[in-house]
Amino acid sequence: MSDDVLRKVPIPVLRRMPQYYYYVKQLLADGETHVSATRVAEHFYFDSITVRKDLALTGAKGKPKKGFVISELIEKIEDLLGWGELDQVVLVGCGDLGSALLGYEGFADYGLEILAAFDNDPDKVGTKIHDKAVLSIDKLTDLCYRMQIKIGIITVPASAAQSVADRLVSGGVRGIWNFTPTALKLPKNVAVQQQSMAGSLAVLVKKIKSKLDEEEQS
Amino acid sequence: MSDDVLRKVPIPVLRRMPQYYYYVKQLLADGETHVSATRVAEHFYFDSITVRKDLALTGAKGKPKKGFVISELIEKIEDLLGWGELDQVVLVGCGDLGSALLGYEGFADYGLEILAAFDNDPDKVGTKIHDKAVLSIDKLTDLCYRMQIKIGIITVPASAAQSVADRLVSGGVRGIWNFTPTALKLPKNVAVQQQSMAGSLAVLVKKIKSKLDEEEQS
DNA sequence: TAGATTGTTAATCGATTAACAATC
DNA sequence: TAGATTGTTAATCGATTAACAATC
Repeated sequence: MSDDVLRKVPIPVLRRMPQYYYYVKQLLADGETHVSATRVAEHFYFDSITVRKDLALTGAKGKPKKGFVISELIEKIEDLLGWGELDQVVLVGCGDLGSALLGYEGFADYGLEILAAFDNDPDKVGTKIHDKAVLSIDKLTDLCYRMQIKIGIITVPASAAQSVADRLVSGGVRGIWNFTPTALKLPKNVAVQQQSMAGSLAVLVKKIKSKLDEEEQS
Repeated sequence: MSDDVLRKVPIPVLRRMPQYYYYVKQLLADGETHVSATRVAEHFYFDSITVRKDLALTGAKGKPKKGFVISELIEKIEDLLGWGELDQVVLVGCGDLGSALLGYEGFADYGLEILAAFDNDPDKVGTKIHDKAVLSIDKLTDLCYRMQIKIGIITVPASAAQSVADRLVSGGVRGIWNFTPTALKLPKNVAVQQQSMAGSLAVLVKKIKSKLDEEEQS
């Protein structure tokens, strides 16, 4: 259908893209029609060349002096990211973090819909959290299979992560968003995204320390 | 004190380091004394050369055939990441995500302590969430200043993020962990870590699509 | 027209991967 | 000793940054 396969998008670009998306959607809501790479760059304190290259990757065409038509840019970003195609997901583990994600409104902005939540706590099963039904974990594999779910979010305790992953895989899931620190053993055809809080924290702490060090020296 | 300043650690390494840390701590708890880079690599399905280089960066010395002494490795990783030095933080915004982070036990493993939480909802102020006191946001700047807090976590709605950041900066905070999609305007000496859920999701969706594409072709 | 901005090619920078000698 | 593993240097790969012509 499209040239998605041919278009090789670097991971750092994928990470920045939703930020652009969120920003230009806001601009559109404010009644603006055009935006330049320069302007986007200034907003995020990014290098303007970086943004120019990133936007070029979407395939949107800009006009010198004017920039990009926002509505076209939004479409192209959605297209590039594949949003609206793999949008129904399940979430397993309705603890604090799971509940938070169930209530996270940002997902709707990004075309993601959590279809159902799962837990093994009988007190939770049958209830609703943020309007999402909580089902027994015994139904996980079957529901994934029947609904053709492609993405599963794991927010259970670390010790249960692998067994949940196995059930998701049995149900035909092709990608797992893993919020636990457990390294999952998965078939080659299943993708995993490791959401490491500690990793982000490590980066932040190091950034701070290097700024503090800079000051000491001067 | 140490050669922290001289040691230039690539960001990808910083992100992997806490994973190693978590794993080798587990091994230690299981009664093991040594671990090789090869073994760590196999556990995470990483390239063994990558792990070898990463571990070398910590400054820990390994012995051929045996590997590294786990207890030494743990110390070196803590040292490299600067954990235990900037460990008291505040969290602003006690919605679902904020509450989840307040209850996240992983932080303790990584030497992070959330000292207090803040919110502007009178119904929440004065209560406790996961044993953390919720204070009025009016006290934010002052408390950061008095307690010499260096890191603030922002989990408020996107529209309030900038004003919260301003208060944190006034209180002397040097790093902000921003869970909102708002691009924050900050002084040059304040570090920011953008925690973009959407960015991670974008990476996962792309990984899945490329795996699906691979199959189609064969 | 003049100037801002795009699109693209080239140069730099940094991280990953490869190769191999040293060593326990 | 033999073989696994470290430590380090070199080669490759990929992303960022720079430069500049094209164009509205």
